[in-house]
Amino acid sequence: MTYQNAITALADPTRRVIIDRLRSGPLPVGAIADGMDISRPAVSQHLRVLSDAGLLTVTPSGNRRLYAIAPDGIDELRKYLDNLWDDAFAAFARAAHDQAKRIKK
Amino acid sequence: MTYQNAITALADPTRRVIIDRLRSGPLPVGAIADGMDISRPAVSQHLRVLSDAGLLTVTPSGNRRLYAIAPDGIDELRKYLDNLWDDAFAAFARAAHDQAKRIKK
DNA sequence: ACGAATCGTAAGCAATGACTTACGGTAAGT
DNA sequence: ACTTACCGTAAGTCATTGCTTACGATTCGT
Repeated sequence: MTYQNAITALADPTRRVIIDRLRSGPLPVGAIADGMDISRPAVSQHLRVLSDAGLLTVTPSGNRRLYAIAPDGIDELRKYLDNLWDDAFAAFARAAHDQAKRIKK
Repeated sequence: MTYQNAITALADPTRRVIIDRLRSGPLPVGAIADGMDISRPAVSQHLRVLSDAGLLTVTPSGNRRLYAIAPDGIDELRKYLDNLWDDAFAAFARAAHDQAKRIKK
């Protein structure tokens, strides 16, 4: 149910840049927006989307707000793709097998 | 480089429905569109996007065109997420460790 | 050979979404 | 206290995109 929001959130290139900036650890909004070619409010809006999707956690620290990647949110998406890959590979193997049998005849 | 197109393609709910229909094996366009609440050309356009993203393979079979999920395309996305999850978890563990040390003091 | 079936593409339209500027609210520094 | 720094939200604009209808091309059936 929640992996759908996650994949929608990660579909945006700008949001993937934000995620990349958080790979090494939590950062406040200003540090995330710094060096990016969009305004800080725009970054805030993206952070909101990512948080709602369960991909980020927020911990207010005095004046600032620290955003960090939520491993659980990523994991939801991983499970979906793992499941999809299993089915896809099984279908692929079955199709290959059927075709081999058809050629043999 | 190609996982970006893949995640963009999978972001659309309708395209995920199409993918789901192909989980059990290849299907022609008509069979995919059948029972869906959008027109067949719309399905064709989605199939185009999914194919361009490397998530589907097409094998013309006489009159029809069979679409099937490409496990390799799914795998690209899996690798990206696996990598992301590793980094996220490492950052998470590091942050937790730092905080524990801060409390201990 | 002719009509029906299967499918892709083009053009046009409506809805979604990403961005900007402007503003308000809270915490930190002096 | 007063100013500065940090951040979220609202309103409005513009580009993107998903849909429909219309059309053309290829293949199957008779």
